[in-house]
Amino acid sequence: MLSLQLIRDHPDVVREALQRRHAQAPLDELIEVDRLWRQYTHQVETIRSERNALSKEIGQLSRLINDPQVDVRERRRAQHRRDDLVARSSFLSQQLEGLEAQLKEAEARLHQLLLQLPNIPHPRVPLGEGEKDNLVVRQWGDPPSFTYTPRPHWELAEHLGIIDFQAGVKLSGSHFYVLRGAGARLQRALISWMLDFHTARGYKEVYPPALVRGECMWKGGWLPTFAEFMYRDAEEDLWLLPTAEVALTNLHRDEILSPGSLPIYYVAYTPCFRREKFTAGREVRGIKRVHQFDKVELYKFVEPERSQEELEALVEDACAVLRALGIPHRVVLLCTGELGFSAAMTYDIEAWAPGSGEWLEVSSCSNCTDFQARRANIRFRREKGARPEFVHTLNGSGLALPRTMIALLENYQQADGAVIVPAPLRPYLAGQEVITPDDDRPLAP
RNA sequence: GGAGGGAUCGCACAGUGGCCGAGUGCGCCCGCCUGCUAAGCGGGUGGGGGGCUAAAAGCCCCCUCGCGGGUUCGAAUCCCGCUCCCUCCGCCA
Repeated sequence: MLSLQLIRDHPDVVREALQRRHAQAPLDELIEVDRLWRQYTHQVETIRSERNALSKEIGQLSRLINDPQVDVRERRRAQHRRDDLVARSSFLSQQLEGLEAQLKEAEARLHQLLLQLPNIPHPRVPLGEGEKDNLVVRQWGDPPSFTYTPRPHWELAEHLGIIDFQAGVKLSGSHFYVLRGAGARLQRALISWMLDFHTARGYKEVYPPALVRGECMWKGGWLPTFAEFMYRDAEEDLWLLPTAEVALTNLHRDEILSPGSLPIYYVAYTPCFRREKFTAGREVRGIKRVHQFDKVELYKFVEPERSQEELEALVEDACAVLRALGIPHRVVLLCTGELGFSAAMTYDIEAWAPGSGEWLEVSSCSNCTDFQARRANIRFRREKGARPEFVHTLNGSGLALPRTMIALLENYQQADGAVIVPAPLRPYLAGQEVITPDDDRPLAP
């Protein structure tokens, strides 16, 4: 949510931001509704002010009238005066009724319109419309060369018996999968290792519920826009997380953080659920896009002036995971047209998947500036007694499990179809160095 | 699932229709007093919004007693609905 103050004072800035994003938004209507809202506010408050004064005097007169010590004539005079005031007050209340309804309507409309404006892109975000305008900022690692045509992960997985697509369909339908044996174990190792990895870099581990109230989705910016992409329990109005970002944002919803509590860094492992709309006939093979997946998410609450450097650090933390795993990857700065609604700047991190022959988005790191914080009402004080200010929030995957698994399997595949386990994961797999077919060995104690 | 109790300015509570324009204690801040500290004394102490002003400072006003409706000239207070918390019983990984 943008600051209404900004829209009032600098509508040109907002208009220009919309153009850069190639986004349509009802800015003119918003400005007009805001003007109306302020007009109604003024009218309503003027009347309320008079009514409050009358009420006060009516109260005083009532006490006088009921006081037997007071002279009868004076009490009668007070009675007349009171009747006049009550009549006037009654009239004002009548007038208010209509005005308050108008005010409320304007307010609701204003809020509705405000929710339709996306965040202002950071000046450093390249201008552009689509994927082709994204900027590859840097690349790490050379794609491995193979003496044979590298296999895609679904072939490797089938050969190794670690991903069971049929079982996924049997249990839950298409775009679900079952990990078996070394596959399940490898994912679990990745999760544990990544949590430890980020904790060691200063993030605090959090385990939130996977089901959250509708309010979290509204305040987190997911409703109403993304309702059709999420799963929900209708009976209780509980929503399944599409990403831990929702839960982590809401952790400090409606709070004023005390001086000295920033920055706050969180790392959370959660399942993520997405009701993706898969285009019929354009099959996405393997586990690249699924309805349920695991993700280790990074999240930061920081002071406004630090958010850009915090974004760079966040990207670095996500990249460090891939470096440690030895997976070639590149960092892509999204152009204005590709930016998410809440983001002022976003870097995607893409891992090279030699078998699939494509760069896979394994992480998306965004600086949401004060946009998300304003909507979720997350503020902080610089000093005791200082005015509360909105924090800046940042989020990024660190990393998403299925695509990390894809990249790992495809990069570390051997000619015979076995897959080498990257060194950092071995302690989490009781020292296991290679995954071979039908590998169901029990973990050493 | 059943029964009952509760939600008030950081915390603990008071307040059952107009003297509440929300009070008391604690905490916190400022000052006074004081070898130091503690105590004592005095003052202050939430959030949101609108307006005046070139702007800041400042001033005026409105809203905010869990949330939303209603009754009333007037609601923290009365009525209805909802949410959350607590206690007990039942059930249960």
